[in-house]
Amino acid sequence: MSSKISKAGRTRQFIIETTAPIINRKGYFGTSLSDIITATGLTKGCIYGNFARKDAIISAAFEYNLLALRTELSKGLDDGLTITEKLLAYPVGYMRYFDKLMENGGCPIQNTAIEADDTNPGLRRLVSSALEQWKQQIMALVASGIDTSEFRTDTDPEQVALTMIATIEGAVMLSGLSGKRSELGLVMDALSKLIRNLSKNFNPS
Amino acid sequence: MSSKISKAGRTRQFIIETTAPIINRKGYFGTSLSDIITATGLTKGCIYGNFARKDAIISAAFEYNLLALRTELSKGLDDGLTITEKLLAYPVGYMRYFDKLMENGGCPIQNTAIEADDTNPGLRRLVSSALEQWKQQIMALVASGIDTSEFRTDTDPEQVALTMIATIEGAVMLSGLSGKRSELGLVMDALSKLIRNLSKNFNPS
DNA sequence: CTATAAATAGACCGATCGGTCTTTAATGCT
DNA sequence: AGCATTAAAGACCGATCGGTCTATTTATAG
Repeated sequence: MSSKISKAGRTRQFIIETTAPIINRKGYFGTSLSDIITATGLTKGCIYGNFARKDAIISAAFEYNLLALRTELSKGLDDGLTITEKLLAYPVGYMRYFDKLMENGGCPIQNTAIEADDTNPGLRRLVSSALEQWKQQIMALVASGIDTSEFRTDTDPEQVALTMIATIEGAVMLSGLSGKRSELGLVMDALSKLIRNLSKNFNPS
Repeated sequence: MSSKISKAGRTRQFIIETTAPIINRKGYFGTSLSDIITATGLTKGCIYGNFARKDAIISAAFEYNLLALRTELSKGLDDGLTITEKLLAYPVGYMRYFDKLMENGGCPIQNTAIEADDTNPGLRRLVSSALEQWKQQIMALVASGIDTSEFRTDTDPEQVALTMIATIEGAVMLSGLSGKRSELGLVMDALSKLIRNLSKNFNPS
């Protein structure tokens, strides 16, 4: 046995990796079987030998894109000493990953959230769960920042988490549409300021 | 002549109004001709008698949804006496319009921005233009706020405009997916605070 | 090397896609 | 009322959709 992974397993992975950017770009309805066939150079029989339905390919591609995004973002998370620095890893990470993201059709979270919300319950659950986990992750960070007195006690972890995610996703959308990286930069700067203002030694109005 | 608008004009409008929520919900690829036929109760011949291509219906529906959104948001804009109050009309307006927006499949700007950016150049131009106009509108408000010394002179109009739009659109996405109106509320509160902090009598860190 | 199982190829299916065209019905003008 | 025009109906078109099934090839175990 030359490999631990079966031939089918490798083909399956090949299909996912090859089609993930296409599916992210063209969407669920926009990507046809023939798109997948053309991109992979495989045949219909082979595709359906590895995936039961088109849905399964789409879901797998989303999870692949999501994993890539998470992997990239988690890079900066551990570097920060303070909670403030850890939170800053998100805007910084999105700035760093932006070009790659655009090459592959944008942020998979928002692409999927917006297309699947009214049409594909399974995919909707996947992206809902991803966003919820992200939210909880930020909330935990903020809560610990309050505990260690790095942040003011009147800080609302949920509000901070949602505002961060909303701002990032909104900015990626704007910047993706206009093609101007600078727009993402401006908004991420504003967000970074907001994060730094969570510190105790800051007195609002 | 019983009406200034021809029969065809009224039918055309009927098609747009009837299909606009569906198109906003299911998207460009997701909405088929038969969806449109079923929703309107009309026939294919009638549809194509009033629109040259499917694209034309989609574009018209987007512009219809966009007009409705703008009309709703412009309500609060004139009420504000200060620039701060005028800017606050955006988060307030989105809160007020949120339920209606969700009934009709979400915010047409983000729905269209995300689906059309890689697939439909014509639609992409429409939504790009809409976002650019919104941005310019906010920038003009902020600039005048700086002129009248309501805002600090180091305020960046473009940064404020982009951050506001990004935050609002991101929050609508999150809230639309989770179905929790409260999430939009939390983020809009944070945004309102940010807007109020543009005033001169505020000294950061 | 051979037998068996797994993976791929591709013809084929009915349904539906967006779009056209001719016929029929409704409307508007005098 | 009657005629000209415009709008709507729906049969029809080729292409493509997602999906199935069988034949063939390829990989693997003994």
